[in-house]
Formats: sequence, structure tokens, C-alpha cells
Amino acid sequence: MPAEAKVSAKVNKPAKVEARAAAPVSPPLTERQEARRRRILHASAQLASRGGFDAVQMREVAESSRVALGTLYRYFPSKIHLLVATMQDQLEHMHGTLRKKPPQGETAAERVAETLMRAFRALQREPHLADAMVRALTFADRSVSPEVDQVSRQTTAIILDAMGQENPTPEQLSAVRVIEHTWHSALITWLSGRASIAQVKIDIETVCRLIDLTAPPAP
Amino acid sequence: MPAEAKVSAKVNKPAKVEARAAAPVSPPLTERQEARRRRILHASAQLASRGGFDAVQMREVAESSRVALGTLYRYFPSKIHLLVATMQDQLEHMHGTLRKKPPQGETAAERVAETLMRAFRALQREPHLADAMVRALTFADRSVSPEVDQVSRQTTAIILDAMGQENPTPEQLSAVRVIEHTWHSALITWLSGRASIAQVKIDIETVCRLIDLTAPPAP
DNA sequence: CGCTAATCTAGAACAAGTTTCAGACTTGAT
DNA sequence: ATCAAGTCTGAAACTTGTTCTAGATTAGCG
Repeated sequence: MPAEAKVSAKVNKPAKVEARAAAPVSPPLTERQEARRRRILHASAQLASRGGFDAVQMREVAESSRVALGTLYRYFPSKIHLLVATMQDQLEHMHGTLRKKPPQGETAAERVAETLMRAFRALQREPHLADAMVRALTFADRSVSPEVDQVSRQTTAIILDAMGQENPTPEQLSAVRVIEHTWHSALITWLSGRASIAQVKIDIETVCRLIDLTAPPAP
Repeated sequence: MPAEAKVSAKVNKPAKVEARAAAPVSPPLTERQEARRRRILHASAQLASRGGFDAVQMREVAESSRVALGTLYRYFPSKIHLLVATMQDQLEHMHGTLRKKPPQGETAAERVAETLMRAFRALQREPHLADAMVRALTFADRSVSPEVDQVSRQTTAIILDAMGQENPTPEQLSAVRVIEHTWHSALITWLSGRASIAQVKIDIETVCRLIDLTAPPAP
């Protein structure tokens, strides 16, 4: 029968490729495959931390992670897939870190803003990495939808955590969506040098008001 | 002396190139140059209307607009510059069109939402073109900042128009910024098939509430 | 007109993402 | 232990954005 479990399937007609994503089960990976996957993600993050999006060159990632180019493409069917997966990976870390010290704010809006600013400060420490991940995320086309969705869910979870809201109302979920939109877009304007850190802060605080606007349901 | 006026200057050390933008004066173009520029933008929009971002191939744009590849790059120093310029062009049309029939809503929030939904419907008619323009816009790096900023200003103008607000307060300007963020990001999620049209509508309406939240200054 | 600097053209060349292929290697089942 | 199916490797090829070059053209000035 098969050897190492199938990692992904490729389509051959259109232009792009279908993908298989991150940790979420699907085809269980062998130990060596898991190790390869880790090496690749590590190399990706490392290269990104230097020169950002452009510095993540597939040939270099392959070399750094001691894997053939073809193998790299079997694990991640495009550079965008790779960087989005890298982002998933980093987001998990981040969520874990954020969980440890919950925000102090009085209102939900304050807590969410505080959490996002904390995340933002983390990104500031690795601006090139942030650049690579965010650019990939917004440049992703339909073929990467599942992975991008996963990132979105993770982000939503972080925000809901900060709200401390067990059963958010539909209205609140809308507010959270808008907050995510603002978060991504504000990051982009910052990364491309069109907005200052202070401006990002203001934008985040502004949008977070929407949370208080959508009154919490009486407990 | 010079022949046709200089179109743009290039830097040669770093990676990217410096750009010169759209209509805004700077180096006055001769008639033939203006014609070339128009042909290029037209070809760009036409190719984009077919297959979106990927279909805008520089060689094809050059051929379609009957201009040498080198000349194309003299006018638009990168594919991103070209598509952002295309967006500026389309936005001007759009603003003109929108101006003609001002929105009917009672509140400023309603009018802004109505205007954005009208713009959104226009984009739906050319989803591929929208894809190319929006992807370029969010993928643009620092070298395109001036052009992207110009697009942003144009968008802001459209929103302020819809608000019918002569002297917006700083708070309202913040709200407008957040609305723009949401607008861009919502467009992206729609274009990449991760959100429905209905969802975009909800997001826009949700964020527009921020306008009413930031009370207008007593006249 | 004739000059000169700048622009335009055609085409080759280069860079990085992606695909392809033949052969060596692993894996799990028999 | 053997084998069939699936993986990995190394290298070449292909695609498309970008750069470079040599020569033909054009614009404005004296």
C-alpha cells in the first residue's frame, strides 16, 4: 500500500492547485513528514523575518529546510499557501500567549482594543515577518480560501476571547467581522508606510466602539 | 533639448522603482504620450475585465496598446503601479457617476452605506476587473505609496460626499478611515469567495453605524 | 533646416515562482 | 523478506515580471 501518507492532491487542468492545510487532521502525517513540515515552516518564518515577502524564495526555503523543491510544493502548493500556513502557525503561538494574561479593560471594547494592540506590538517586533504574512493573506485567491478562512476563525476566536462573551449575538458577530476587516486593512496601511503606529491605534480604538454599540444580551 | 518630456525617473540601487502617477500634473505629457498612456490604461482594464489580476500580463498589455515593453515600464514602473493607476482611473469615473444621483438616506450613515453599496454593485458587474484592482491595491508595497494614497483620498472624498458633511470632525474622519478599511477588506473577502454579497452588505451597514455614533457638530 | 537630448522599439537576457521527470527511497501489507 | 504504491530528490524546463541594449524616431531649439 501507500508509503508516507498522501500529503495533498493536485488538480491539473486549471491554473492553480488545490491545497491541504495545516495541523487539522485530514491525512495523518508520519513523523518524518511532520518534521519536514516543521522545518519548512521554520525556514519560511526565518527568511520572512529577514527580508519580508520577497525574501521568502521557494528555492531558498527548500534549501534551508533540506527538502527538494518538488517536495516543498507537495506540502505547500504555492508560496501564498506556505505563507498563510506560516501565519496560522504564528497565530497559534500568539493566541496561546495572549490567553495567559487576559486584558484588563472595563468594557469589552477596551479589552478587545487592548488585545489587538498587544498583538500589534508583537508584530512590530518582526515587521518583516508581519509583512510577508499579511501580504500573503490579502493576496490569496480562491485556491487558498480554506486556509485563509482558518486564519480568520482563529482571529475571531482571539477577539471573542478578549470580549469574554460566551454567546455573542449576531450583531456582535457583525461587529467582530468589521473589527477583523479593520485590523487587516490597518495592518496593511502600516506595513506599507501609509499610516503611523498611532494612526493604527486610533483606528482600532474607533472600530472597537462598535462592540459597546451592540449592547450585550442581558445575562 | 529633450524630446518628449520625461515621464518618470528610475532608481537603480534598491529593488523597486520610483513612480510617477496619474493625471496630477508633474511632467506635462505631449499629446502622443497622453494617447499612449490612455491606450495602456485601456488595455489594462480590458485584460483585467477578462481574467482578473493574472490576465493582465505586461507583454500583452504592451502588445494591446501598441507600445514596446520598455515603454510600458517607463510609464508604469511595475504591474502593480499599472493596476493602481487603472484603479485611479476607474475611481474617477465612479465618483462622477455617483455624484449625479446623490443618495437618498435620512441619516449620514444610511447615505454612506447606500453609496458604497452602489459602488459595490458596479464592481459586481466587472468582478474580474475589481479583482485585479483590489488585489493590486492591497499588495502594493512602499514604492507605490503615493499612488495608493491618491486612491485612498479619492475614496475618502466619495464617502465625505455621501455624508454631505462640509467640515467633518476628527472623530468622523476616524470613522471614515475605519469605513474605508472595512470596505477594502470586505471586498477582498468577497472577491476570494469567502463572503457572500449579503455578508458584505451587512458589514458595510454595520460599520456605517460608526458615523451616527460620532455625533455631527452642531451646525 | 540641422542638431542634440530624450524617447521609443524590438528583442535578448535575467529572476523567481511553478511544473515536470526519471530514478532512488520508504512504507505497510502480505 | 518481498513487493507495490506512494514519496522524495535533483535537475531541467517553462512562465511571466522586470531589466538591459543598440539602434531608429521625435521634439524643440537655434
